Order: sequence, then C-alpha cells, then structure tokens
Amino acid sequence: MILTTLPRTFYSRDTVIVAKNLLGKKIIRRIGKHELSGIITETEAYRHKDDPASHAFRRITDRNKVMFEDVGKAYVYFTYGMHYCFNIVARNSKFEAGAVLIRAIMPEKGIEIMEKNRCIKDRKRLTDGPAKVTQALGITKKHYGLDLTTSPELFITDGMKIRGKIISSPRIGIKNATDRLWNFKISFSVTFEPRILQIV
DNA sequence: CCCTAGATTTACT
DNA sequence: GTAAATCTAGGGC
Repeated sequence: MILTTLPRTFYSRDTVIVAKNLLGKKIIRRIGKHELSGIITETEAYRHKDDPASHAFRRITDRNKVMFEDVGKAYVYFTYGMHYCFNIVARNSKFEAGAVLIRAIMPEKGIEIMEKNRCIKDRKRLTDGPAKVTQALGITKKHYGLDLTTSPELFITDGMKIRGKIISSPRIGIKNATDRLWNFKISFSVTFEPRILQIV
C-alpha cells in the first residue's frame, strides 16, 4: 500500500499554517531499495519581507531563490561549515517567498540505516535537530529544488493524528523577530491514523 | 541533567 | 572579514 503524497495545494497556504499542519505528517525517503521514514514533530516557519529572520528577507540570492519558486519544492541550505538543513517551500499569494524548516522527526522505518548515517548510537537523539534529520535521511544540497509532490525519493504523506497540544515558541538559533512564536512542536503523544491510504 | 567550546565552509556585507 | 535557521564531546552538577 502506498500513501498519497501531499498535493501542492497543501503548501499553498500561509507559511505559518503549513508549518503547524506539517506536524504529524510523514516524511519518506527512498534510497535504492531502502525506505526511511519518520513523523514530523517540530517545524519552523520562515516568511518573506515581513520576517527579518528569514533567508528571503532582503532579496533573492543564489541560496534562497527556491523560496521564491513553486511551493512544495525542497529548500536545502548549508550552514555552520558542515550542516545541511531541509525546508519545504510554502506560502500563500500574499508573499513571494516562504519555507518551513523541518527541525525534528520521530523515526519509524529504516532506523538502523539512520543510525549508520548519523554515526552515533544514541537513539533518543537520532533526529532531534534540523541537521540531524538531514544527516539521518541522507539529504544534501543535491536535493535543492527537488519537487516533493512528484519525487519518488523524497516526499511527504499523511501520517499521525496529533493528540494533545501544539507548542508555539520563538524560533531556535536566530536573533531577529524572536517575538514571533513560529517554532511548532508536538507536546506529547501522537497516535496512528488508520484512514489515509489510496493508490498513487 | 545542564553548559560551553570548537569544528569548518558558505554566503553575504 | 564574519556571522551563520548546528552538532558533538567533555566536564560539572
């Protein structure tokens, strides 16, 4: 059985709304025969001219240009000299740019491969940071601009129904616009949602 | 558990 | 030149 990939319309809403709605969704990464997956448990919204913390705040550049392109594409950037971070382009028509950073997932399938990719054995800390997620899933700059609504190697599907609350906090690691509570995480438990399911 | 230093390269000023 | 949407190891409590 194959889960349906989230359609482009999912990402054609306000970046902040999309960030909240990505919580509980499933990220699937196919590498050859292997399938890695996890439930998204923490996200951040980065918008456009109204958001001084966003890479797209000032103007279009080589790095941020995909934030101005079709929603549903991957924005991968390299930072701190050694880490990749993975975002999904999302915005409504009021803005020209925007993306949601995937900060943490709860691993499901392919955990052993993720551990291998991460070169550590502490399962509790396997994918609890944005660069840990990309390392575990093997996401690099070669995925820059990848269309997540059509790619078989990296895509998002429906996943878990969230129980409990979504916690909103200031975004991590930024100095500007800390008054905006655009970091979102699942407070405690998630449960499996058995509906879903359709052939792609 | 918490905290801090050091790693290491790109992109932008 | 320097800050950066970070991580890890190591030490202290």
